[in-house]
Amino acid sequence: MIRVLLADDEHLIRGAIAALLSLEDDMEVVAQAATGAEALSLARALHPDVAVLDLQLPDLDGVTVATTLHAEVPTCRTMIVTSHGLPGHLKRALTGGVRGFLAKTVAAEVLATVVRTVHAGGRYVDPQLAAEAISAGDSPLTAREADVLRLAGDGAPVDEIARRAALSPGTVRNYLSSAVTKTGAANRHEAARIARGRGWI
Amino acid sequence: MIRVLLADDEHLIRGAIAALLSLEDDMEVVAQAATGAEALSLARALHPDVAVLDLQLPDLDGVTVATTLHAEVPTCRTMIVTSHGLPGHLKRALTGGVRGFLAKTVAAEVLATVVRTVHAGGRYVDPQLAAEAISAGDSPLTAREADVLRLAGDGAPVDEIARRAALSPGTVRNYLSSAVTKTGAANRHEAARIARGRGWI
DNA sequence: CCTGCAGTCTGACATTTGTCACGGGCGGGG
DNA sequence: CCCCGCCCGTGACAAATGTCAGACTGCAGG
Repeated sequence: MIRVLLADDEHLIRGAIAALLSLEDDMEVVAQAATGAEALSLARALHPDVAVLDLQLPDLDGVTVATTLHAEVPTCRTMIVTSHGLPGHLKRALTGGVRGFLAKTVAAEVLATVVRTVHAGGRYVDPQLAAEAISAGDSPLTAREADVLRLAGDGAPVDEIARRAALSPGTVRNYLSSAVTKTGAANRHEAARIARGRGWI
Repeated sequence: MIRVLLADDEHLIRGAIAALLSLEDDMEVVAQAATGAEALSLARALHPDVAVLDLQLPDLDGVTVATTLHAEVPTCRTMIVTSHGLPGHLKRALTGGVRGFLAKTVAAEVLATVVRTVHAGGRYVDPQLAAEAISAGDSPLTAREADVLRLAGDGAPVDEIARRAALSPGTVRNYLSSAVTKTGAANRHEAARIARGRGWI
């Protein structure tokens, strides 16, 4: 019997996936979490065999949870399920010890199969996401550029960003300009969109 | 037996919800669609009792599908399920004949209950979404302002917007300025985010 | 009729932004 | 050591953007 922990912030989805997995007779959902913190404490208490984590959770993101889990509860294999395929996260996930990574667009039957594969010590990465990750390549942004671009993401003016990053406005503009060039965008807002789409911020 | 049509672009979620509903012994999922067009043609062919539609579909959005369905297949009750509660869509949905509207954050058990309620001719709107819709109020944007703001949404420069809306750049700036004031934003990008969040564009 | 009002549109002006050139400090490899 | 890349800053210029006053339309009410 494979003991599964499920983490997803959307209650309905979580319940639906639990129902789906419960149809398989070699696995049972032993815990459900709505947040990253909750997932961690449940995993510590119950030592499930496999943790199925949504990429976006209200507090920590799925990859962070997986990395922590990998260190603290090594018997628990982790896998990530996501709506939006973000190549950057895939890479982070794999280096963090995640063994399965798939998009929510895959057929329902695949999920149970992957849970079994992961439980048996195998790995599975959605081929399409893998292809995107490879073609997208690594982030060309430096740490600072990524920081500033992240802050620019919600449309804040330069002064605001400068204050929040504790930088001079001129420096902020330089970083943004550099980020815009590297992403091939026309302005910082588009650059932020592109970088987000690639998982660079 | 309640015959249900399910539309959601994410295959895994669709399958999971189908599994969930199939656990109820008074309902069966007779069709699954990944796009709005597919949902429409399946509904025309099969005349399901209830259509459960995701708000965001690749082609048409869920509300549009529901409105069409309401006109063409009046025996089919419709309900919307959504990840992001957008007050504007709720209003559009209700005037379009949708009888159920709920967020994916609700508990799994609620879904089946609402399907039954809707099938019986009742209505159900997620209380939280309803509250948000009321507090958010109507869109203060004029038709033109909304158009322009929509075009500005993906970070296009003013000239681009002007060409696409067949307006002078000056006029575009004026509309944007007005929209920025009305949304209380600091610039058009933030205004676009706010308006999108409220379902105004 | 004409007054007021809301929506649409435009051009002129001030501010913000993107871009470029430049300089100094810090740390890791060749 | 010396070079290179990253970090942080300045100043100046050009382009994009935000803001304002105002003109024209159609429409509702006195």
